[in-house]
Amino acid sequence: MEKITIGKLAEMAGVGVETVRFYQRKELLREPKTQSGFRTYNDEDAQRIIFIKKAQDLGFTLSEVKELLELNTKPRMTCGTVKIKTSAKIKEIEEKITDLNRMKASLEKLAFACDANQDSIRQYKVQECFDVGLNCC
Amino acid sequence: MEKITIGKLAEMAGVGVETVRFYQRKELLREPKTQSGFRTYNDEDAQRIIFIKKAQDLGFTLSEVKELLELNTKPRMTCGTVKIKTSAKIKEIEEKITDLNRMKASLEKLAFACDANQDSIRQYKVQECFDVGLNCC
DNA sequence: CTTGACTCCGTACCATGGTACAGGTGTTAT
DNA sequence: ATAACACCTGTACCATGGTACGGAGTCAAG
Repeated sequence: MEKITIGKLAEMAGVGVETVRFYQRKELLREPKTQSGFRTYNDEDAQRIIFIKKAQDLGFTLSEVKELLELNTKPRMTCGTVKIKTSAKIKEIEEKITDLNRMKASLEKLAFACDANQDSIRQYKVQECFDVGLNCC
Repeated sequence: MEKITIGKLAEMAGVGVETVRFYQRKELLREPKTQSGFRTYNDEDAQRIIFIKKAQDLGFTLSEVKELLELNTKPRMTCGTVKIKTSAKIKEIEEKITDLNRMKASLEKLAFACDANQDSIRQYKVQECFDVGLNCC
C-alpha cells in the first residue's frame, strides 16, 4: 500500500510532479526515505496535497496552510497552544463564510434582475440589470 | 463630495498608493479625469477597492475579481450572458462555502479534543489531540 | 512666495507559487 | 539487454500581485 510513485501521486492529487517537489522543499509534504532510487508515497500524501490545494483556493497562503496542517501534527505544541491557534483559524474561516454569503446574496439579486428582463432584451438595456449593485462590502 | 486624493483613498481602503495605481493599470479601478494635476476620487472608489481586497482574500484572483465587477458594470453584455456568468460564480461561491464549513467542523473537533485534555497537559501528550485529524477533504 | 507634503509618470525590483529544463540514474516491457 | 520511460538533483525561468524609487510637477500653510 506504499507503492505510489511521485508521478502517480501527482496525478491522483491533480497537480504536477514539480508541484509535489515544490511542496516538499517548502516542508508542506514529507519526503519519504528512499532505498535505491525512487520514493514511494501513500494515499495520505495525496489527501494532503488535495487539502493544500483546497485551502489555497479558499484564500490561504501556503504558509497559512502549513500552520493549519501543523495544528494537526506538530508534536511540540501543547493543547493550550493548539486550542488558541485553532480558535483563531475558526474565526478567520467564519469571516470568510460571512463574506462569501454576502457576495452570494448580491449575485443572486443580480441573477434575479436579469431573469426579470430575459424576454425583453431588446427593450431594456442590460445596464438596467446592473442597478442592483454588488453591494457586498 | 469628490475631493478625495489618491493618498486619502488608499488610506480609506487600507492599501498603499501604489496599489491603487496598480489596480488602475489593470483596469480594476477607473482613472478619473484630471483638470490640472491631481486626480480626485469618491467613496465608491474606496468601496470598490475594499471589495477587491475581500474577494482576493476569499481566493479570487484579480482577473476573477475583474469579471465579478464587470458583471455589474459592463455595458455590452446581454442579460442572458450576465445570468449565465452570475450563476456560475454563485456555484463557485457555494463550493467555497461548503469547503470552509468542512474545514471549520474539523477544526472544531480538534479544539474540542484539546479542551478535553486541558487540565492534564502533563499526563496526555499533545499528540493525542491530533488523532482527531483534519479530515477536511 | 517659499517650503514641505503630496501627486504624477515611468521603470525597476520583490515575494509567492509554481513550471521547465538539463544531465544523469533507475525500472520495465519487449 | 536494450529501449523507452519515469525518476533524481539542481538551477533557471515565469506569472501574479504588488512595492520602491527617481525626477518632476502641484497644492496649501505660514
